[in-house]
Amino acid sequence: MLSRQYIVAVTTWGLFDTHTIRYTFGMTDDFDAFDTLFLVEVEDDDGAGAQTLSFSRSPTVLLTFAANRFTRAAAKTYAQKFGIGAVDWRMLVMLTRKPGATVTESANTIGIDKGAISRCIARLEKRGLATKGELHANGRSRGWWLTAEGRKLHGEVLREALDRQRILLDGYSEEEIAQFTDLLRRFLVNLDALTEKTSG
Amino acid sequence: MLSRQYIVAVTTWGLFDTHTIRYTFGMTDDFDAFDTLFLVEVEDDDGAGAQTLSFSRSPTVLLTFAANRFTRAAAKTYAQKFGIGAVDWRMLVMLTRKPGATVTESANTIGIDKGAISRCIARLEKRGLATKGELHANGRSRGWWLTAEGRKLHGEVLREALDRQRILLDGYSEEEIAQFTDLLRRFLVNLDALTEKTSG
DNA sequence: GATTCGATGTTGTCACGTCAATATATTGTT
DNA sequence: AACAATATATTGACGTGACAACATCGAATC
Repeated sequence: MLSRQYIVAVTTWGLFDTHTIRYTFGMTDDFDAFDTLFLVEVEDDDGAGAQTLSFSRSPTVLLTFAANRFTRAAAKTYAQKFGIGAVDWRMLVMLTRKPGATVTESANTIGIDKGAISRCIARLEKRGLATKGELHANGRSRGWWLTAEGRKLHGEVLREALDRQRILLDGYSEEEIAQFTDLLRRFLVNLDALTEKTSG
Repeated sequence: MLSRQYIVAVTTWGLFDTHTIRYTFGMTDDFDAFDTLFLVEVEDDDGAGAQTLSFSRSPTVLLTFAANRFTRAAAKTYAQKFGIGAVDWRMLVMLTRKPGATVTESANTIGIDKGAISRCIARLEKRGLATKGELHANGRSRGWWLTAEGRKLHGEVLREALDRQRILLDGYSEEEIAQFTDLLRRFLVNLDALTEKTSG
């Protein structure tokens, strides 16, 4: 049966609290079996029952929670140790991966707004970490490259990033890491489908 | 061998582009075998080689990317359809799960700043979605409850959230979903260890 | 009983990402 | 040749979360 998969861990940060929560493996409302996997039944004060998202069993909830905490902690560390933000770091990786990338290319790849990239690259240039190339034939876009100093900083932050990732993946087998990336990649593909459906 | 796990998908949004990228399964720098799993070797313009984070193989990169896109898309939809933000929605879930929760409780559970929660709950009250209870014995904290209208909105958004999640988990078996949540939960536990180590 | 301390919530400030508007140059159209 | 359409980057306005400072109240200490 499925229920054994859903042992609830009680940790220090409260997401997995079990007070007043009973899990519903039977049907109470008109949710179907699939949706029921992610619901909890809660007992209202006046005895009325209600169903809502389970934090600990919904991948989307866990995903956003994990990513937020990870980004926040990383941003803090990078700011303290290297004086750069989370986007700056991703941009260093971007320009290492694709020297000569443009603003739009970077925005699409990193997945944040081109306005933010524009400001980010201006910061990097001001700090002497990146330099611009000649204008392209289209007269508007241009490539960007890391300077020697930019490459040096990239190397330093990379060490830190790998150290952090090593801690975060502690206890994961290589196979589990491969599963993790596979699951996340498929999630991203599905996200594409979702946004197309919504915006189209 | 591992390499078969790391087939690179080429999608529309460019994260998995393979131009100028060759994967390094051998050692070139002084990174150890574990770190090498997450690195790509890129060819610089002047022929010099450099290593950097692989977007498509690093769980942390994929995680933040997926979560950012998910949150953004969800926030947009919720704002358009229901006039609430992403945090408002989480707060609706919170107050359904734990009627009478306080600001600090909610902040810890949802994982965002108590200041943001304070403003969020003020918004909800102003819109008639939540009401406050009496002050607790400590004279500062108080519980918060959803109004009938708040519960109604919660139900509507829940349908939408489940619909979206169904699309996002399309193609996942039940076992894979359980694996996904398990991997994410362990990631969160490791995050606890990391932040304790850093801030302590 | 006065003072200190801890817990909780609120508010101000800052950083940053999103969206929309704008600027500018190229390409295509008539 | 003039004009419209397109692509790209920049800039301003806005919303929101993080962090810190502050306010407030009960409890503990002396």
